[in-house]
Amino acid sequence: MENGLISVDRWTAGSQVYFLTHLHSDHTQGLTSGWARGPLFCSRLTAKLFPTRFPDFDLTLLRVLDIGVWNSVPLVSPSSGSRTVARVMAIDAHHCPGAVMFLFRGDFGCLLYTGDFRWETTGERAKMARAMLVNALNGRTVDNLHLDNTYCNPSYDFPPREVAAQEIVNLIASHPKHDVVIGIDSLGKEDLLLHIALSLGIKIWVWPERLQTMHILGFHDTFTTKTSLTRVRAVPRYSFSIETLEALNATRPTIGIMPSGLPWVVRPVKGDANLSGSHLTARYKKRQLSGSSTGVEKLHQYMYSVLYSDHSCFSEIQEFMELVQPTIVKGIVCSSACYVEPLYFFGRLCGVFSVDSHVQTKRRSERAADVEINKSAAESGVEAVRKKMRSRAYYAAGGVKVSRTSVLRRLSRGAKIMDNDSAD
DNA sequence: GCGATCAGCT
DNA sequence: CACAGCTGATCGC
Repeated sequence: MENGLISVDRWTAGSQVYFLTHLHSDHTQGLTSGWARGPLFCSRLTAKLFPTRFPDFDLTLLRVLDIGVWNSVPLVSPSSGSRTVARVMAIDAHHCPGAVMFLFRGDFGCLLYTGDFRWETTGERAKMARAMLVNALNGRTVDNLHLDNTYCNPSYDFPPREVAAQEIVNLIASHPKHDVVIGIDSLGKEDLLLHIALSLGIKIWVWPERLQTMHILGFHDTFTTKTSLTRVRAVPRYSFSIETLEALNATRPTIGIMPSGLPWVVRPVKGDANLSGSHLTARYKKRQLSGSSTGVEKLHQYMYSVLYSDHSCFSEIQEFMELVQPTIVKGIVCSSACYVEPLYFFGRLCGVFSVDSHVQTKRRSERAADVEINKSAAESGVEAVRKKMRSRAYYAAGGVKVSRTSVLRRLSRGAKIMDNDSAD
């Protein structure tokens, strides 16, 4: 199969143009400061943040795409030499600063690559992104969808980030004498920290590199690297464990907060005979939907987990699927905890079932794609899917290639298996 | 010695 | 089992 002319979040040779959805490292694997394979399209904010990740990168290779505007990308077919033009629009993915999805139109039809995204139904930004996508689609549907399927399972249900953020504010306010540490990554969760700072009228400590990032993002007063100025500190998540929290409590009363779409549990450290040590492990746990239930869970004497996610929950993915009505869909996350081929749940919304995927066989580094824009290849891809769809075994499996054990595992976790499992 | 890749861990 | 990301070992240059 001919290499795609366009790569999204993929940095191997063979494409004429490259697109980056956002700067999280699992989307930049293979991208280095010395990279020079061709023009790299990204959002304005991602371009601004670029030097923080790739200090010596040749910035003249960057092509900024403004949000919500169609751009033309001229391409030359490597086989025939004929010229063609693809059009592309960047749309706010509401995932982390600079994150966008890319909507492509061309000979190959209409292709949407979501990157990582959060499709909330409330809030101004979410409504704007929705309106922008609806406007760009202009009544048409998406032929080919590459979907952030991180939480593509009905088991995953969490509130909008505004709600989760307020719960975190309440939690901090109910511990007025405590220091607070919050685990974050190198990009993302800024809105949460701003909400905390604004609501409580305080500054928030961050580590020096993170302060630089905050300044690039335009937050000049809220964050500080002076510990004496605040009791709330945002720390790198990897440096943050029950043990560090216990050590901190030897000096000052301190609580820890883990914002995440995955609930956490506390586990003893392997090989620790004394069982004194412990660490955090993400694990799916069925939550009670009682009225008193919130996204806040006390994991430990000092540690709280809060369901705050920069990825869409299941119902949001469902909303999104109903809007774009893709003909073909492929998950970009191939090894999440509960990987399910997206059409396992959404098959009835789509014209064709999913192209074959690598269920639970690929690592997360595979979250990227050559976008196949060769027309005949795209058509033969559709034909291949249709052919596969005609096979009895495929229908019998409900359109999903998963092992029996994996189905049982999902059942044992309480996931709802929809009743079109064997029918239709 | 340096970058790329991977194992291991959180 | 891990949202995303760190550290350290190893390998080829």
